[in-house]
Amino acid sequence: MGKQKLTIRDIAKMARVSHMTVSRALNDDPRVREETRKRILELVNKLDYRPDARARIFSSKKSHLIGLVVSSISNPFYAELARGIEDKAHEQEYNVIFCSTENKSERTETYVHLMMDAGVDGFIFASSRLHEPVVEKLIDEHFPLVLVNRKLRGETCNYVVLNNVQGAYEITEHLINLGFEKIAIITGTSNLSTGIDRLKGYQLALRDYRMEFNENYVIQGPFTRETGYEGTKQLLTMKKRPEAIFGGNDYIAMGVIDAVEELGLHIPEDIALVGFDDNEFASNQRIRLTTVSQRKYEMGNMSVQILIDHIERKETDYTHRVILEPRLIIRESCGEKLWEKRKNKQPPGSEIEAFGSLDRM
Amino acid sequence: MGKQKLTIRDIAKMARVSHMTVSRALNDDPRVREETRKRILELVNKLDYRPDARARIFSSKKSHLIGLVVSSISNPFYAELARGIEDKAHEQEYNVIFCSTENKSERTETYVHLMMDAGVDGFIFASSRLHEPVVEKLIDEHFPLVLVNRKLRGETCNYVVLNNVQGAYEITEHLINLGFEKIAIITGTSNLSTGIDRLKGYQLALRDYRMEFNENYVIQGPFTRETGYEGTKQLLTMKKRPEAIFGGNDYIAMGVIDAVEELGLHIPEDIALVGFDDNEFASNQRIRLTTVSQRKYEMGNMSVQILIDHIERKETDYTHRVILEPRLIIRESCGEKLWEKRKNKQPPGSEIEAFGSLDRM
DNA sequence: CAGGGGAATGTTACCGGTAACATTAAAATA
DNA sequence: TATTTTAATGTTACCGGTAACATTCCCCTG
Repeated sequence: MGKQKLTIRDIAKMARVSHMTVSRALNDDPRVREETRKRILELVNKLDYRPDARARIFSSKKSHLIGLVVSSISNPFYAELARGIEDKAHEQEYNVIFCSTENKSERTETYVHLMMDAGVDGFIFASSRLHEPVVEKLIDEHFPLVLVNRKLRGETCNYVVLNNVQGAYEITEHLINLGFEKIAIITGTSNLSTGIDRLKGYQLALRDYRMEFNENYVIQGPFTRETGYEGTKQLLTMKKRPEAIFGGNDYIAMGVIDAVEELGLHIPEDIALVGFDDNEFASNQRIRLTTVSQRKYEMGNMSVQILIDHIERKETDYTHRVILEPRLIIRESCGEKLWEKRKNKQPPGSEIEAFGSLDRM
Repeated sequence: MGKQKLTIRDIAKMARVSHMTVSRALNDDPRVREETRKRILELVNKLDYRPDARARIFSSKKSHLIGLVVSSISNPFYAELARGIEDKAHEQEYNVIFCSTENKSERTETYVHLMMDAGVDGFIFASSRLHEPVVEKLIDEHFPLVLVNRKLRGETCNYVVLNNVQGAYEITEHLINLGFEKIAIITGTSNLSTGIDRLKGYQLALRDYRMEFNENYVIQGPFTRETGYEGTKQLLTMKKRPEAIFGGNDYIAMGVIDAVEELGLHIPEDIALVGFDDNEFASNQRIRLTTVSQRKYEMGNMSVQILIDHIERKETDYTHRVILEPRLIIRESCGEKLWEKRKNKQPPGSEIEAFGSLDRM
């Protein structure tokens, strides 16, 4: 059939102008006369001409493509982040290529190359490994990129992270303000900065409020439901049983619920509970969990914005650092309704050392 | 700096050959002498030359880019599907561009255009609307594409779907084989083909096993935890209380658990439960749910394979239809351990009308 | 009315690869 | 040895846009 794809020169011929005039008309160049433009656009519409994207990319040296590298797209954290990235990107006529590395370094390398081949204008990395040669190489070449929720050791780079110390501090403070004195924490392993930072925030809050820090009230393990379950069983068999539990993330908090219910106790009447992350199920459970929002969607938004700025301004340095402040999501798992305004302590002064161990992320 | 990006002609000059020889060497053309190739590749390595992706895409007319359109990336179903798609695509050196439409038609249109501009070689649509003008237009133009888990009314097109009727049939059969006679179903609204099909499978199984169909045992509502919760409360207050509940998806099954526990009953001792989907949390709960796998990851795999075939063979017709058979995931929520081999009925004949209402997907 | 200036449009080159055809040199054959 | 064949490499054009510079034409001004 006559499916011989139309080019800008075909249109030009039919409109009896040069191909440049057509190009200009299509790009809203103010130099073309209104009448000419109209004539051209009519033809373009009638023939349903669409400029060849590949040619355009090639000559303009811009793909409007962003590469997103996450460690696992099935992890709801990254899914939500991806949504934030994608929405913001599309808003500005950028497209997102993505891949998930499943935390394998060689996959990261393959994918980065694939994406370079696809011609991405920049990268967003939200995978979690510390030392990543490919990424470091990109940084050396000043290729536009942004790190989300992580930081490479020693490298200066654009990044967007959540202040985990602050978040843990505030949620602990929330418990303190409700009048709880025996507060336990069950949190993630000590080789993840998130775990470390949340524990740190918890400790700082206790310190600032001059509360006793009881080592037996700290339980660590992987960030899983199991950990919450086992940890809670352990805590609840202590003679000096805690009144409140801070689950290092919402999965752990789920495990806490399991154990508490199994022991025939109730949340929040018998024991208060907070989580961290604000996962979808945190609001969706019978027990509506008080937790800290990781603001994943916004992190996505911001990282894209930074990246696009970087790309379009052709900046050569990485100067954008965003530390998002956490946001408490107060629901009912601490008996907020029961205890409201029971006490409302003020911290006796002291500044928190927020965002302390960032460079271990 | 001398950061003047290297071209193939620069390499050529330094290797004292023509740029075509370099191009050939890089593309494993057997015509270049081994010695020459080595000399060129050494230079390429030393100078870290990478061919300009955009130029290559432009001249070869292939982007190796696949556009994936889902309705919501935060939905774990699509996340898992995306993973399947992505893995398979990368395996064959293809990249995936994605976007989620949040079920808005105008977004679909925008995104499809954006992706066309990015130069995708083909599309995978996993969004759920029935009538989508942009998609229909692509089909008219015989543009390579595959539909996943849906089918456009009246259009012939490549697709990959799960046999929901069969899945529901089998899981109902599972309950029947365990000896349950009063089996209720709580499932999704009747305007979703998945809901319809699962109900149909349930009915067919009852019919084939000559079991009574009790209308009061059918509860419909949105595919949410709420529906499961409310439905169960309703069911369990009936005088002729069901012994088993079939939750139309795992979210509904979660709600069933909530209600059952609230009433002080236990699963599976007092009531058996099955779900559908095999969501992550289905295995992760205290109550390990017996359910039906939607084989999301495999659906992703297959759809990519079909698409790439379509692209590379330059087929002009849509002839690939894949109907995946469901897979039962037997855990313990029906007391499988307790009841094993209690009875093991055989259906008294009759063929199931599998995959009945596909064209309403 | 010559010449300057700006608006509208045209010409040409170029981006960095690949494809098609051309050329050279060495090996095989007559 | 002349001639054909073939392997290895080279030349040129082209893909379909955009950028830079050139040209026309008309109007305005001194």
